[in-house]
Amino acid sequence: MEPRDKVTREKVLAAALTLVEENGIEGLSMRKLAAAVGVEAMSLYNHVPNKDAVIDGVAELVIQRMVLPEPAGDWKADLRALADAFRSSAISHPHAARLLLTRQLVSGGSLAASDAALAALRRAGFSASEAVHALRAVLAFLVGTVLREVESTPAFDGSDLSAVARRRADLSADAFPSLAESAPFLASCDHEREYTYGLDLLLSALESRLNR
Amino acid sequence: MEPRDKVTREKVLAAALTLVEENGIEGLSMRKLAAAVGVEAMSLYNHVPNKDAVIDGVAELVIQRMVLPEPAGDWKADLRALADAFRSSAISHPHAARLLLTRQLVSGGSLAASDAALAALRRAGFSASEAVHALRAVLAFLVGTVLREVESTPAFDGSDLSAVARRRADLSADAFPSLAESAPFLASCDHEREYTYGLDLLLSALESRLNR
DNA sequence: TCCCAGGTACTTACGCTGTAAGTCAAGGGA
DNA sequence: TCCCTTGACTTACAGCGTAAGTACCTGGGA
Repeated sequence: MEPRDKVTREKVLAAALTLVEENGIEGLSMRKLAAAVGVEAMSLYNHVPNKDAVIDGVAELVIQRMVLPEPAGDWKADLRALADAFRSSAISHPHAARLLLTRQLVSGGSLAASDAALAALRRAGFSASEAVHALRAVLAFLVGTVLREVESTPAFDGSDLSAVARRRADLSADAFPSLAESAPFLASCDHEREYTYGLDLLLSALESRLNR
Repeated sequence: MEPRDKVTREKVLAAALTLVEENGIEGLSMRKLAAAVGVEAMSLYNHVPNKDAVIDGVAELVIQRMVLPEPAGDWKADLRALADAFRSSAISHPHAARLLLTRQLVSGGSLAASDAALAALRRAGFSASEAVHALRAVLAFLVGTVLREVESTPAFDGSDLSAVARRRADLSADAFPSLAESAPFLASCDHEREYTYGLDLLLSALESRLNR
């Protein structure tokens, strides 16, 4: 009855995910991962071809944990719900989300979400072709915003402050008047709000394109 | 007259950029970089604090090479020109662009571009506050699209083909009808066109928000 | 002229990385 | 019973970033 603690690919990936979330992507090494599953480094290679596969697996794990919302009929609300789901699952694993956003993976996990988004767009009345364009536009925005959001929480070392201070110094030398003018709004960033703003922009543009 | 070949921070960063473009980011090591400059690894530390600073420097180098377009009066055309300039300079250094897009850097190099974009938005009639939101939305989309574009050119190893084939297999099992329906349009991606489509979407939404 | 201070480059070394290669014990099918 | 697969182990190698110490060369003050 001791096969209970047998190493499996799933256990390796789960351990890798927690390791990444605790120590960042840099903190993931095959030796540390092996130690986390209670084994020597080289034993991992019985379950996983190499480190890159581990990283891909971690990224897929995050996607798979995304819970898809039930379609409600209103295509805009449905797209928004899908985007929300994507964003939430990314934000709940900020370090691993970097992987997901940075590498494009042809993972099976994201297929269901893409299908749901395309279904909503088709229901709205877009052609199969334009639905793809719309999906790609929304997805690009989504990746960009979420990336900014997860990157602006860099395990808070105090270096940010000096950087901001330096930026301010550059601004006060008003070679950049428009920048200086907007400085108070640039200084802080409410990610939730920026996300909503941009998504609204895209959805309303899609809607008016539909009525054209 | 032999100070001609003295090592400088600039030469180090320039060599790092070409190294990154030739071999990818993984191919950049302090030893190889030193060899490229004609020096031993540790000598680099006389000009650069550590490897991270080298990477930041490479990213800034790419931004600095971006040529800003002259403002022409039409705010939409101006924003489009700025976006084009950003995209072009990123695409011309695909590997280094990953760095630029992935890390958020408070570099001085991007200040001029941000200022120009904000100026165009202010000229259009946006408030200083909303101009920032608009800029962030466009920038998020820009980062997302360009990231997808530079990542889909992964020094062409043939593994892409098998991945696409696998995706097709998943599709034919029509658990995802909308996906299957759009499969022919998903199979290929004209990056230029997707970029234009999304940017048009955002700009038209901004315009109608302005007239509201 | 001499001398020396400072900066540049070099050498050595440490601990870490991913992984190729070979060994060995346990368990299940013939 | 034997054998053969499977998974874990050990050893080893080449490469990494960089801390620490050393040697040289060059320009300026005495």
